[in-house]
Amino acid sequence: MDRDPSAEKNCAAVSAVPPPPGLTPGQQAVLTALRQQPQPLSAQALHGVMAVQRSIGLATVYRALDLLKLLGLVQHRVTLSGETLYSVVEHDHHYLTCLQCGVSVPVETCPVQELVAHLQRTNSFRIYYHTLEFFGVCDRCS
Amino acid sequence: MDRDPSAEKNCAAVSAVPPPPGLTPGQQAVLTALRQQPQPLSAQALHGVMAVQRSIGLATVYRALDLLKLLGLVQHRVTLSGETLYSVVEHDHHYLTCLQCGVSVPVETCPVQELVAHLQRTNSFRIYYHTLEFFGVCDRCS
DNA sequence: TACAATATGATAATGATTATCATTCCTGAG
DNA sequence: CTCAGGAATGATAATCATTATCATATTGTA
Ligand SMILES: [Zn+2]
Ligand SMILES: [Zn+2]
Ligand SMILES: [Zn+2]
Ligand SMILES: [Zn+2]
Repeated sequence: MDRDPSAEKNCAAVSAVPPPPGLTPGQQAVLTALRQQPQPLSAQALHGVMAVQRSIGLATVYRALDLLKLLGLVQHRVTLSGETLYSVVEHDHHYLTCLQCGVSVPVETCPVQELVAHLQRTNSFRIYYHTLEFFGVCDRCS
Repeated sequence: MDRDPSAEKNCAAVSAVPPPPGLTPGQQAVLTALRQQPQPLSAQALHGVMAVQRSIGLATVYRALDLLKLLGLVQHRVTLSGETLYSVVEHDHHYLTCLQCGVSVPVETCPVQELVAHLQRTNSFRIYYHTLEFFGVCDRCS
């Protein structure tokens, strides 16, 4: 996919929320499929659910997810078992995870929005998303 | 065969801030080595720095780090490249990471302490540590 | 001392992710 | 319209941090 060099920075990459830029059909399909998932899921799991309706290579799914991250459309988090889970950036949920049994429970609140705005200014970073995870030992495991 | 009394079981004497339980010499060595590191580092890197003074197996380092996490003495975070970095829980630093070049800059503030206290009560979880990471694209990469 | 339980270390196995590379698709010039 | 260059794709091999194995060493206890 080659884009007009002069217009390179005008696409949706600038803001995290707006409509998708010039994505290929495969990349578009990955984004669409991810939007339909209620929970974050791994690249392989996503590849699994996509394969039902549309043939797509696993490597392409990985590559599309990487690109979508760079565009600020997709976020990731890593489980205790080392799997990377993906979700759309609109999904701002955080988790409390047991180090022993691995169970994860969602956390409702997110106290970092202000901090994001502050960092945005002081660091000349374009911030797309954040992860906030709590680790400990659950009731049953302690 | 009597052993040196000063080399008693449980090296509990070395402790300072948190009351360490009965750790084996190997586990204690891992904790001590980790405390001397100014930055979070991988299990393999820690194994490397430890090997200089004390022979220890890589598997033992991994196992000790896992145990120390369960004891609430050590925390972890995962880099973009998939490496797991370890540090003592007292090290409550967070990072802003570029999705393109991978550069990480530290963030000073941490706005989650109150939330931790609240979650502690409402979830019957014993919370040991948390990770807070921001992802985006740095100045030079955008 | 003898026994059971746990820790250790060397190494093989695992598995998610990446790299490779040949093929296909797209686009813009001529 | 046709062609060439560049990007995207897919199948597969390679990578590499982490785990599992398993034999040995250590520890605690009676
Ligand atoms: Zn648990
Ligand atoms: Zn949040
Ligand atoms: Zn960068
Ligand atoms: Zn913090």
